[in-house]
Amino acid sequence: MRWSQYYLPTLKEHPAEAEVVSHRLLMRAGMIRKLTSGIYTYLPLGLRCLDKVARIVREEMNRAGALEVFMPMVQPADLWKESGRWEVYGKELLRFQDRHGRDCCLGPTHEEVITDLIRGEIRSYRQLPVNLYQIQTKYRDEIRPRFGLMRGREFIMKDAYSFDRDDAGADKSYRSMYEAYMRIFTRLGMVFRAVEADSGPIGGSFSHEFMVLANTGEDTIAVCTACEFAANLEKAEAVVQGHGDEGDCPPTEPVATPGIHTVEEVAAFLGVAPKAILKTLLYEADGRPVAALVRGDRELNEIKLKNVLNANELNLATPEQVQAWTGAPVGFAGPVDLHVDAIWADREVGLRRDWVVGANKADAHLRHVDLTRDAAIAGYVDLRQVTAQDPCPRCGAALELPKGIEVGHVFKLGTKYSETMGARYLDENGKEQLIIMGCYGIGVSRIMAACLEQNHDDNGALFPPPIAPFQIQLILLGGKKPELVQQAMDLHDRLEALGFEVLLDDRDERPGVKFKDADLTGIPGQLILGEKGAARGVLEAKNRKTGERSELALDDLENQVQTWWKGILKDWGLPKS
RNA sequence: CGGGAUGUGGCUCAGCUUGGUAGAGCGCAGCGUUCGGGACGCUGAGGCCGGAGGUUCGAAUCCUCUCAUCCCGACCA
Repeated sequence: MRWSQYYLPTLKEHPAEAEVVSHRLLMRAGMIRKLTSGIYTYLPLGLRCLDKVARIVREEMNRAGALEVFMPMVQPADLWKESGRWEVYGKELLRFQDRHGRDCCLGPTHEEVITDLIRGEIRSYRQLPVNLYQIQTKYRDEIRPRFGLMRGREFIMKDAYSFDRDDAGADKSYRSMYEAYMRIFTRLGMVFRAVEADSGPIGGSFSHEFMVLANTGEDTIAVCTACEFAANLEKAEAVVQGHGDEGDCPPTEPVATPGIHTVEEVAAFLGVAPKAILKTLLYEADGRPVAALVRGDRELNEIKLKNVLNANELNLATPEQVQAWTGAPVGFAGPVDLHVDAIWADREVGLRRDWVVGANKADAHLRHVDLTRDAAIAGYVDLRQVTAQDPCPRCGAALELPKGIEVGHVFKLGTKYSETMGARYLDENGKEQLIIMGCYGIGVSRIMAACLEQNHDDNGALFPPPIAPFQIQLILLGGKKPELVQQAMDLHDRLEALGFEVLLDDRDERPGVKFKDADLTGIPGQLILGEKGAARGVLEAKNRKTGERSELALDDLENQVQTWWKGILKDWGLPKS
């Protein structure tokens, strides 16, 4: 491809709207343009990259035995009412009516549609298992779209759905998808981790997320430095360390703590350690007041609390609610004589006998509170956030807490949808059974963003070769000389004959402009044809990732380019392909 | 939905406090010089200053409303 014939508008300056590096680079490198908040057009260069990601995903899905379909984006409300999600899904589901006044929505995901499809066709165990997938534009009316392609409203996603006759089959499907995902992200050339995840409101028994490691990631994950353990922070279990206190707690004693409400203030005021203070957090869970207790130096993990309560909705109590439930302003809540539906405590809280707690009275706390004696605790469960100081729950070694970007998610759904929507089959005995489902998503467009968050430098993008829009950028300098232009065209053709995708920068621009643009677009291999080099019979080669420069002899180009390219793949930690 | 900010040529922004003929740099078009890391000179095109209402002799500038975008938070298969 010749740049002069291509549509590749690069930007010299940072677009004001782009905050994160991937968004900036996608804009500057002429890959995407915004239409409106969270909705983007893919320009030719961006589309090439997107297509490459999609192709790898497609190849591995096919290899795993999944079959591609293409489902509608507009979906009838009836299906969603049937699954029960019309009420549950919330504002993220963009609803509208057609001209007949029928309720519709734009598909944020396709469980309903696929289940509807399957239940119409699958009658017998002989037809199972089935695994269907699609690569589609999804729409989610995000509260706050941000970071360009990272969290858009319209985005491109691969979603696969598996249908099995029993749990063993479903587990096998799950494993097969898990392995396909491992191959996909490896092939994409990204540094990633598969982590255990919370299965969330979509339900189901277990799930893994695939996280691309990047400092700018929105999620934190817990990774063991020794064993294979890796989990989303919202799922990672906090190990209880140490032994329970011996002996009795002295009688409870009120203390005045005027204007002192944070744990740090109370600790300093009373001269005790934060870990001796009990943090009492009030929540509204599906409309009922509940309290959660964690040690003063710990953070509560709301997902864990939500799961313990089996709640659909969990919100931190407002100051008004706190006042109403405790009779005190925020900062003085405690478990003694607290009138809420239930008080749950973190397991670690069970170790201590003698606590400082809020008195449920303004400007007052209680000393020497023994929860077994002075409060009614519903249970001691894992509620707190894991920290980098915690040991691995699997092997006890040290944990790391890197940031990640979720690019894939595999779920075992079980019978959630087959039950509500009646997807059944007849087994060998002619008995009706529910189909066991799994669902497996990959954020195709998000991968582009995640890739750049992980791979860039001050000069621009660094695309891993497998998803780079072109593999080689051939930079022609001194492009006014007809014979040099001709030579560049010949080179372009020779390289393409070797199977490389080549972008020839034949624009009438100064060298500096071309170098800058080449670095910006991040095409992994740069070849420079200049007058001086041409006279000596050499091409200058630059590895975009390492910056390493070398020279290739024009009369032995075919061999030397291959060797050079293998070196680039090696620098990316990729097998030669 | 709460908090904060911003809307001025294609892009990045100044001008607004203290109302008085719409600016710069980049980009774009033409000419010339230049040509290995975002060149230079000259000439030129391009703007209902987000929109509506108001105050005023006069509004990009002041007031009210509205829309849009961005950031923080809640939310997120």
